[in-house]
Amino acid sequence: MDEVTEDSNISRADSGVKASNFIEEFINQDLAEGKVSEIRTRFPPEPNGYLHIGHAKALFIDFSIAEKYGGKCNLRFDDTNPAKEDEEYVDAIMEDIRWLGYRWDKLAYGSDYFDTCYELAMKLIGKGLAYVDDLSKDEMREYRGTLTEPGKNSPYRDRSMEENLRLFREMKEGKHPEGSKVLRAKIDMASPNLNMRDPALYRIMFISHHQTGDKWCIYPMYDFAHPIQDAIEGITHSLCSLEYEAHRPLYDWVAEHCDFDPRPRQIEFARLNLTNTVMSKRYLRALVEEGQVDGWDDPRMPTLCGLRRRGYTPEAIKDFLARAGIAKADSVVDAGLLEHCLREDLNARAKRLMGVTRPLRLEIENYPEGKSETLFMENLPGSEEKHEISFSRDLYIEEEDFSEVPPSKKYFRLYVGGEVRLKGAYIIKCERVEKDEAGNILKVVCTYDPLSKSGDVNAGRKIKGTLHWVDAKTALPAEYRIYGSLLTDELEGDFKERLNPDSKQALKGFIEPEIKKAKAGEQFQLLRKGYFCADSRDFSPERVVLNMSVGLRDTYTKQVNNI
RNA sequence: UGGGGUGUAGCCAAGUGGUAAGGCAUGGGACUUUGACUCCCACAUUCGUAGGUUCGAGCCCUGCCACCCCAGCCA
Repeated sequence: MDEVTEDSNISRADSGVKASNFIEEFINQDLAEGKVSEIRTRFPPEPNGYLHIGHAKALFIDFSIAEKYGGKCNLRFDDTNPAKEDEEYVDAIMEDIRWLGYRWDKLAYGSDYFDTCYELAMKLIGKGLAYVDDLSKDEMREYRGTLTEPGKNSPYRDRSMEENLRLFREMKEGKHPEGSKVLRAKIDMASPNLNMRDPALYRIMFISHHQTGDKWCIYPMYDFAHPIQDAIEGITHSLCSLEYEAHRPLYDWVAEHCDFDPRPRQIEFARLNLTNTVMSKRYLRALVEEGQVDGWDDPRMPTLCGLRRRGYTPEAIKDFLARAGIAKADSVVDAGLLEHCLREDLNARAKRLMGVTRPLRLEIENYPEGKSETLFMENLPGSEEKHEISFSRDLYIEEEDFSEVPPSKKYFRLYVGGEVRLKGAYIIKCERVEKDEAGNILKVVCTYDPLSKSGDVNAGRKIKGTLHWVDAKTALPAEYRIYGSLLTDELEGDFKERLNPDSKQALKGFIEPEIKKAKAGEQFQLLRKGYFCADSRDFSPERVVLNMSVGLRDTYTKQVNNI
């Protein structure tokens, strides 16, 4: 027993990698036992939809493990079912992978290996390990048995090798109609693992394939094609989600009987689930097809392109994945963790700009009319880099930052008779409000303290509240229109209401008037208190990028429930 | 109720026989030119459960319970 322990210690030293999850432990083991030397993984999406954050987990695992071991990761489009797949998704998938920052080694399509699959199927037939079955779909189901009862052999199970060879060739040649025949592995109809009860290997489909056109009318099943593809590419570790666990015996069976050596090892991990988030491709597709959302990249979608539009950064997503961990227990990760990761990333590098969503007019009556001065604001807290903002007698502040009478003792915002600091500018005191006949507040009239200018030595007076604001002269009046990555094009109505109520700390940052200048002619007006970030990397006058760490999840969930 | 899996805090998750890491969330405090950020502090006498082995068990053994996956010519 001691020897075993010693061996495993040595193995750890050999791999030079400290395992941080069970997958890496398996890999270390394989390395130590000399089963593999160079690690190669693969990310095998089916091109039938856009990648979502759940796929990002697989991507993260496949790529980061390969990288950790100095190996490579391939990208392979798993396109064995032309009925469900489309070229449309191929480019989108590659774009999303690149956006996350991953670079695959070899790019391939499962269909690249159709010839080999066919040959191997013939080989299996030759070994007496596969046969052509004429049973219908329904009959096959009946013959399969149930969870508790064994299945029974198909009457076609014992056809001669010659007949099977001829029939399978005929299938390929299109001599048999769809559904009339199928190639099956001859394993064990009494196996307690239903996947081993003579699983289908090939089916007839007169559908042209987005890669191979009309070359084929028979297509291999996933269970047959996948191990073959992995083996051909020299994949050492085929990482996939838990639902394939029961398929592993079949995966191994195929690899073994097709005489591959070495053979890839399949390791399963739990897929990602997020609270309040629909991760099923089926539902996501429904949302798109039924027009519940604008498209796969609608900011409310958990797709990578949706998250991207919503302002998520690749770094935040990868950090999130790393923190959520890799294990085998079914779990639902709190979406708050994802948001936290975004906030943390953005907080460190997103340029701070100011803007106002619901403008309330504010006049500084002791500030000279017509005067305007240029102030400077840090791009990041404590940053040397600053940008200019204009200040004058007429400003806008956030409607909700003002209350005639303080609603509570702990109210730090502006009220009649109260003082507050305008971020990056002066301390002001509210003298009175002006209202219309109906009693609506039209304007808040204040005085400012010229000695309190931000940054001045004598500005040391402390004031509890600080408000963001925009210069009425340079700000554009407007509707809710936000440009950029978060709510990209345009957000109708009052977007605030659509935010998750739990997201009170979710958004941060500022939008400032100069952006509006850049968009002169457009109606534009923004921002709720400290809640948005403009990501400096993507910042340009033409493209304001607003990052919000929480999307429109509430709305989103309701829509899904309606399906 | 056949097979395959999984159960550690509100949510994830380390832990590999030596006396329960870490993160998110939450509560409290400090700081603050945005009630943010940041920083401190608190947060499992107990690991689904009942027994057993052991000087010692979250880790080993046995039984039980719960949840997930498999009966596509989907992946």
